[in-house]
Amino acid sequence: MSVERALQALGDPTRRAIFDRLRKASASVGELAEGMPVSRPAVSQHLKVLRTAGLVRERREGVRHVYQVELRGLVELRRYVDRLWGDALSAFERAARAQDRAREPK
Amino acid sequence: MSVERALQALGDPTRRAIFDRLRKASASVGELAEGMPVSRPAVSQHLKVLRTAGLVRERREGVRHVYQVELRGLVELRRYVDRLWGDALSAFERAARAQDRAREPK
DNA sequence: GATATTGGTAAGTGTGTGCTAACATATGCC
DNA sequence: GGCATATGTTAGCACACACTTACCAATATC
Repeated sequence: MSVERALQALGDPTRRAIFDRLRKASASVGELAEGMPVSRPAVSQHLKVLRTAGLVRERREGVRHVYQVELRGLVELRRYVDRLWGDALSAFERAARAQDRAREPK
Repeated sequence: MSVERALQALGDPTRRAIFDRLRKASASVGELAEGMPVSRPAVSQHLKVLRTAGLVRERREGVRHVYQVELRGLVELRRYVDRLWGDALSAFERAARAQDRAREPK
């Protein structure tokens, strides 16, 4: 259910840029905003989306809001993609075997 | 670059439903459309998005267009998420070690 | 307490997008 | 050829959403 949020969150290019920047090092909103092509409020809104997706955490240092990557959302995302991957692989194996059987009927 | 498409494609609930249905078994457009809350053209449009994201393939059986899961998009998606995961883990290890050093200064 | 710094929030706007209905296209069968 | 079946495509519409500007809230510093 939260995978939905994570996928949608990372689907936006700006949000992915913010997230990728946070993967390198945690940063405040202002630090994130400079170097970005969008305004500070826009960054703030994106951070909110990333936060509700469980991809990012906030801690306060005085008046600054420092954001960092959060594992929780990543866990679900990884679990979902791994399941997709495993299922797809086994499905293809089944298909390959079926085709082999078709080629050598007996 | 195509990861962007895959993430955005799977971010939509309807498209995820279609994709999850295709993971169980390949199906034609009409088969996918019944049981879905949206019209057949809508399904067709979603399939186009999934196709350009490399998540789905089409083969024709007479007049029917049968869709099935495609590995290509899944490979990129998995690679991206794995990288996120690995980087996040090592970052947290570094942070933990740094905190340990801070606790025992010498 | 006044002022400055840092961020979140609200209102408004333009573009993207998911949907439907109507039409166009392609294959199969008579 | 003509009709039926199955699907893609187009036009139009409503809504979501990313963005900016203006404003509000909280903490730090004097």
